[in-house]
Parts: sequence; C-alpha cells; structure tokens
Amino acid sequence: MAKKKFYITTAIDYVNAPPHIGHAYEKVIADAIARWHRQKGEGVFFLTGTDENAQKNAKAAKEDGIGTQKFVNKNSQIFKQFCDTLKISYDDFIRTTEERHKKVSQLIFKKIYENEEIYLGNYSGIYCTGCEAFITEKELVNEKCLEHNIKPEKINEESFFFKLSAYQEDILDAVSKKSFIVPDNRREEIVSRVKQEGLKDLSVSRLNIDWGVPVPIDERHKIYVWLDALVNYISALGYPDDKKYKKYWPADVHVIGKGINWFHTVIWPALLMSAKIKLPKKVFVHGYLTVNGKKISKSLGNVIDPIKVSNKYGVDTLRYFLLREIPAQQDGDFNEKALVARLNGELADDLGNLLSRVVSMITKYFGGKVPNGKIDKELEYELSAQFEKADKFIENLEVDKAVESVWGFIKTCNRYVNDKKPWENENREDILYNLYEALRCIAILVNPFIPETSEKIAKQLGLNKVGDFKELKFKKTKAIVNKGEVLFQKVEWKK
RNA sequence: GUCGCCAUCGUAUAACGGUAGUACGAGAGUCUCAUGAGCUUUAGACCCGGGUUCAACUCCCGGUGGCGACACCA
Repeated sequence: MAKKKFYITTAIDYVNAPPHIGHAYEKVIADAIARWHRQKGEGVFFLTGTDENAQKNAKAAKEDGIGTQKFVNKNSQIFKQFCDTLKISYDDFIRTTEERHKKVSQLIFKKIYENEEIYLGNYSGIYCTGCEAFITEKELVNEKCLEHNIKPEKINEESFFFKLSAYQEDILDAVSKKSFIVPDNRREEIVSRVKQEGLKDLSVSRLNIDWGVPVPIDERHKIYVWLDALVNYISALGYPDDKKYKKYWPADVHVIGKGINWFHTVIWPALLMSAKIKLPKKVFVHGYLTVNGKKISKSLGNVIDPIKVSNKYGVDTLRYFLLREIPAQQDGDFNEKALVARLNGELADDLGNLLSRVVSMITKYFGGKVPNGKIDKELEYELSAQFEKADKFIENLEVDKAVESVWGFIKTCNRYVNDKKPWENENREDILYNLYEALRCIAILVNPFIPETSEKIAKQLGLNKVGDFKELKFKKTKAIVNKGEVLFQKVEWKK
C-alpha cells in the first residue's frame, strides 16, 4: 500500500533583514506539523527557503557595498543556519536565485502568456525615487513621500498584466470552501474582500530594473517578485516533470503569516488556474507575534533574536513556548516572563519531574531494571484518548491545543503516582511498569514538539531510539533505566 | 481614507440562544518517589448604550478601545 503523502511549506523569507522571533514561530509551527505527520508514518516533504529576487536586496546590497548575489548568498546562509539551530526538519531549502527556480518561474510566466492571460499594458502610478518604488496615494503626506519627504513623480510605463479579473468567480468559489483557508476569520476576510473590491488585473513585471528574473518573452522586464516567489512551491519539486512534483503536488498545507494571505489565497490560486495546475489543499494563516504586547519593529528596538533566546534557555524551551503559548488562530505575545513560566511549570515540573521521579523509583526499587507488570487499561486508555485528541488538533492545525492534550496525559501520570503510591510497596511492579510505558509513549508524543528532549527521555529510559506513533501502546519493554541530568533546569525570573 | 477582525477572572484563553469553564498567578490543605516538585481545594470575569427573544457572553444596531488588509511585511 502506498504511503500517504504530506507536503507542507513555509513562506520563503526576505533576506534583507536577519530572522526575528516571528520567523522562528512560523518555522517551528510548520516543523511540528511536519514531524507529527512523519511520526504517523506518512511520506512527508517539508519545504522552506529564501526569497531573493526583490529589488530591496539590490538596494541593501548597495548599502553594504557588495554585489547583490554575494549579499543574498550570505544572508540566505544565515536563514539556513537559523533553521538548523531551531532543529527545523526541512527536506529542501529553496532559494529563488537558484537556476532550478528561475527556470520554472519563467516557464510559468510563459505558460500564462501563451494562454493569453498575460498582456502588455501601461502601468500608471506615482513613483518615489527615494523608495525606488511605486507608492500609493495613501502613503503620501502633503503630496510628499512620508519617508523621503520628496514629491514623487507620476510615471506611466509599460508593464505586463495578468488577467486576474477573469478569475473573480473561480476564486470566490475556491476561497469560499471551508477547508481552503484556515482559520475561519481569515477566510471571511478574503471572501468579503473578493466580493467587495473584486479582482483587478495585476501588474506582473517591472521595466528597467537590474535585479530579478527576466521576463522570458521580453528581457527588458523583470518578473514581479510575488509571482516569482509564489512559484517556489512548485519549482522546489521540479515542476513540471520531476517525480517529486508528481508525488507531492498539490501541497497539503501552505503555512503563512496573515500579512501575505491575499497573495496565497487569491493571486497564487489564480496563477495556478491559469497555468492549469492544481490548487493547494489548504492555506494556514497564523497570527503575528508581538513582543511584550508591542508590535515588532526596528524603530522600537524590540526585535528579538531567536538564536539568543535559544542559547539562553535551550532550543526546546523556545520551541515549546512558541507552540504552546501562541494560539493558532490569533496573534500571540512573546515575553520572557511567560516563557520562564512555561519552562518552570510545564517543562521542568510536569514533564522533567515526572521522568525524574519514575526513573528514580525504578532505580531504587528494582536496580534500574524495568519491572514486569500488568497493563493498567485505564491508564492506557487515557493515553490513546489524549493522543487522538492531539491528532485531531494537529489535523485542524491547532498546535497549541495538541500540545495541551499531550500535557494532559503527563498530568494524568503525575496524578497516577500520587494515587497509586508506589513507595508503599503494594503492586509496586505493576505501578512502575505502567509508568515506564507511559513515559516511553510520552517521549514519542512530545517528539514533534521538543525533539531534543524526546531523545533525552528515551536515553534515560534505556532505549536507543524514540519510536513512532505505531508504538503508542503499552507492551513489554526490556530495558535498564539510567538516571541522567535533569531535563530542564529551572530559571529564576527576575525583571 | 476605504474595508475587515477582535473585546470574558490580575494574566492567557473556552462556552448549540438556556448553571460562565480551563491554565498560570494568589490563598488554604496534604503526600514524601521526585527538580522546594506532585496531588487536593478556595476566591476571582462577560468594554459601554440600545434592540430582537420567554431567555443574550452568544444575534442585530450604535459607541469606545485594540489590531490588521488595502502592489512586494512571518
């Protein structure tokens, strides 16, 4: 029987600024979902990468005094290392300056052109020479560009347009489907905007700029970066002929931030329709992070470096915090106090201490050898109940609730120790046998969220690997436990 | 400016139109295997003003406050 496939992507990042905590959130959430599906035994393909063809990069590179390609090479590397530090289990890391991508980007442009849904027209707008970009009337203060305080010029130049307007009905149908955009409020935003504003043709090229992918039918133009960027989801799979493309497309989930919802749920589907390609099954729109209740911004100086947080508290603590604390369907707040509270209360006290007390007792009463006992059906039932709940939550992309369910079982185990009192020597074998099995399963359950810790638990349980979800039932395990270091060192919070 | 989303104990969050729940924090109690951990338990909330209804946290209208989208921002 063929394995079920699961293709998940994150947005690709702009490389003109270093990764911040918001990037970490998106990567970690997608990673947890990807790992969960791997644990289910599915054929998972997890894609992330960097978006490098924006004019911004050329500008930033100039300021840096290095060539644009060198600049993006350096910064893309930073993002890749960032993923590695956070233990992001990507299967591929696409860069839009790679030949394999540019080729497909041009191919899609050409295909849509040949369908006569890209045409040459005139773009008129106001152009700020300071921004080196078109700006909107709304960005003006006293007819001047807010940022550069100069009067922008009116420009009328030729541009290729995509007939987005032709897709009004088809897009409305697509976005109205309940499963396509998650969560509901994000879907409703798009549906009402499509209804109210309607779809207008979209300029998909820029004339006379020096950075970007050339328009295949007219090299004076460069492909609009959004069209180029969106294509990464299929170029990475080797569209149109590669067997990876045939196996994994359409994507099961695109994980994106709310700021780019419109591009992913309106423009991208329309482009795909025009190119006669299947639509992704689902777009998951997560919220944004604030820091101490404030919007992340350079001017406020509250940009948090996730690498520093990871170094200070451990990568799993950061991962756990992002996955558990931030509600899937809305914005969340990052603050160190809350992170420390999760670390001390849930990682150290609930999980760390459970492992510690059980391993200690097995060592103390049985010399470390896992006793042979009778399965406690009730405890085993509780395990499968919480697992099923968690699985449904992951299916609905409510990772925070999935983590909560797993912790529900951890709490049950702590209660189990108290109620059964293994130190009183009545059915001690049975009690500790069941607790051992429970912990073995906990290591499996927490693996998608905190992979490093999961392995540490398995090691203390005398196992050489963490199993997958098939092993989520109580069985006979021959092992010698060995008490290791504390899983999580508690941290005292001082302001 | 146009459009949209949101508003619940101190904090973070739930609730088919029918008893406002959960977690952290705070208070009290208790066990002793364990990382001063665990377990039990108490107190504590529906932004304001109208309307619909036998009944409104829930639906409608208005206000206030927060947030966002509106051609390149996870």
